[in-house]
Amino acid sequence: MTEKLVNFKAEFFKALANPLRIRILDELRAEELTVSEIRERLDVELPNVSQQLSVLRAKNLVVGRKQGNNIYYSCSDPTVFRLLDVAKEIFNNHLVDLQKTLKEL
Amino acid sequence: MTEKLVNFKAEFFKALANPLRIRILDELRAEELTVSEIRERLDVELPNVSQQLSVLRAKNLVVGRKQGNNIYYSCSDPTVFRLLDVAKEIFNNHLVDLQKTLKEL
DNA sequence: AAAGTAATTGCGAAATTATGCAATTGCTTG
DNA sequence: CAAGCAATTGCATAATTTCGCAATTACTTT
Repeated sequence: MTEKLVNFKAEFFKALANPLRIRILDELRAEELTVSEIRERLDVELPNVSQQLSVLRAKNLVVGRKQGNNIYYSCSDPTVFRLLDVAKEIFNNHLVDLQKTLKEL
Repeated sequence: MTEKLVNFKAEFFKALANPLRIRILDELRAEELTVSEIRERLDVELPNVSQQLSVLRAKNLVVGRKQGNNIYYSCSDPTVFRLLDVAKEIFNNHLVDLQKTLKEL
């Protein structure tokens, strides 16, 4: 694996390595939303949403579509959701491990 | 999605958001390796490898097996490699996008 | 043109992470 | 028990990230 590719991957995961950004992506699973709509749903400051969206935009994880006063954001590649789902699977595996450990006590 | 799950995912991606840690995981795809072996293959300082391994250990991405003077590390959950593969798929999609864009110029 | 709404940008403080080096621990031979 | 190798830990500094607030941009409506 080339150094460039490794760095690219690390940058990519960095974009996902933040609770708010994950929640934003999760809101975009079903539909496209404006920044204000995301703000309402997640109950955080607007600039915060905007800043995190710009991080996701920089990594091509979301795209914005301007319409009138609003910008509608959506996920540019649904494969991203598969990634989040696999992460959930790993989370569940760990829970299973933990349960096993607890039973052994 | 629960807050606990969101934080887990973020922490998890944070563990992957580092070039050296990605390279270490990649080395552990095929076989278990000692810290020194990893050091040799990746040509970095031993404490650096050890520290990154401890990050991966904390997130349950790798496990160590002590044998004599050595500690053999391996990936604790093969699902992790599926995650890396899905990530690669996303990169490839982006590369295709990029190629399209370049062709249009 | 002015007022109003949506979104972004700039900036500073606090928190987190990275990195290199020295010191230490743990185990195993001689 | 001393010497030697493997691995971890501690620590200091530098670099990044986060997040809230104020200011600004962009567009629309009156």
